[in-house]
Amino acid sequence: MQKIPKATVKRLPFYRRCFESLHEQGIQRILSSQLGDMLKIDPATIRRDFSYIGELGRQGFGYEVNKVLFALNDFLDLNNIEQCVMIGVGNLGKAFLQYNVMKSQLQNSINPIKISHAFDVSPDLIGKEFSGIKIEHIDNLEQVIKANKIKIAILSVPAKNANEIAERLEASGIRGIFNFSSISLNISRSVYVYDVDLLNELQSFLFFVKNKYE
Amino acid sequence: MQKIPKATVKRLPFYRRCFESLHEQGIQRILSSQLGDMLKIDPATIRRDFSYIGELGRQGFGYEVNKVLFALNDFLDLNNIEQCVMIGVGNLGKAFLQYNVMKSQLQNSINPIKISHAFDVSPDLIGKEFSGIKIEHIDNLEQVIKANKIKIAILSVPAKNANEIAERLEASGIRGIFNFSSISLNISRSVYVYDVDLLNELQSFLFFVKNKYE
DNA sequence: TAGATTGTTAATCGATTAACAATC
DNA sequence: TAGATTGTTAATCGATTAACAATC
Repeated sequence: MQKIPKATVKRLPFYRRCFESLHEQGIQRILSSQLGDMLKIDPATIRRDFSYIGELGRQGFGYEVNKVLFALNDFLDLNNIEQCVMIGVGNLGKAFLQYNVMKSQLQNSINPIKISHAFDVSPDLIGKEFSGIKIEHIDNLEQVIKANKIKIAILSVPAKNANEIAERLEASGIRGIFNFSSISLNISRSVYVYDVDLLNELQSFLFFVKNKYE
Repeated sequence: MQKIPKATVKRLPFYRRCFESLHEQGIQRILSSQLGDMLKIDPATIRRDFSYIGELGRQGFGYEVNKVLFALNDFLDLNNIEQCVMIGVGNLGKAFLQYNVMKSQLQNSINPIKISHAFDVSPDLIGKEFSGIKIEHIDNLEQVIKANKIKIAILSVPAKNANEIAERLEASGIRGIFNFSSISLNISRSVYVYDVDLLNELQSFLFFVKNKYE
């Protein structure tokens, strides 16, 4: 199997949600040109992206919504919900904890994870519950991760604490970190780190607006 | 002046923060090779990126931290703080409202915006204050934007409401929308829309981890 | 000057898109 | 079959990186 380009992988969840919406609207068939209009992506790019997953369409006909939706869910492995831990329960952390209960509330959205444990250091938070998760003291981190064999962590702690926590996560067996902490983590390459920095994105966005990009 | 590549613009805020941190640590001089190690970016890419801004370095010497920091702040126009409105004050919205007070609390971070007004429809929120901003009813949206000539909006409302609000924002004179609403907005190309979809990013991230990318 | 590192040219790599043969 | 749209080849575009001349 050939390797799927990163750029394609980043678009797949977007396609998936679009197809879920089409399905809910009762639409059974769609053309790449129609998808292109809806999503503002070139139809050729869409067809190429789909082709990495399989021959999902039919020449002269287009794509059957159900078939593509099923294929995307399967390919992204969204039926196997991944257990994960959250470290740092600020507003961003709370926003993510909400995603835990989202699937039942908002039909038009799949949640690929289940946050099973959340940690913080603030006495105001420890013991409290958000979205059904009781917040624990960070001292329990290693024990919980190992006991539950958890592989994924969402890190939203202040930059100055991030590296220390990241090392503890790695030592506990975590394989992937979704990193909101706005610092480049200094851990081994065997842990996959995905950086999301909203303040940086905001700055780039403002530059694009002020300089009239695109 | 040649146009700066998008990929470069997205890295500039990251460089900027790095230089701010170096400055605070009292480091006065840095090499592209050192930056490359710290940021996990190829030194040639860093030098190329800097070259779009100007001749910031000196051959045989490296980069003077203060000079580069100043140039980045200037280039990104971070000294002119942009007024903006926030629509939808869920946890994600609250996280952003916090950024309003962040610069004074966390030295190691510049906030390029000042959220001057926040809107919601929930009676539980209207009239309440978060991070110094009183939440208003969304009926006031047009009037506030026009009266203050605001050009930037952060949109974090449910997908089903997003397009209606986006149209109202456009009609009120907004030029850029930072869109958290997980739907592709259907407004004219004259408004710059920057999409951030954390659930989509989480799905891509999980795919990368599960399939051992990079 | 000699040594070192930038800034940039040229080469490579990856992503997008045009165009069309394959085929439903 | 005729008409239409996919899947894919080839061309283009944009981003990254290797290599080195310029120069501090």
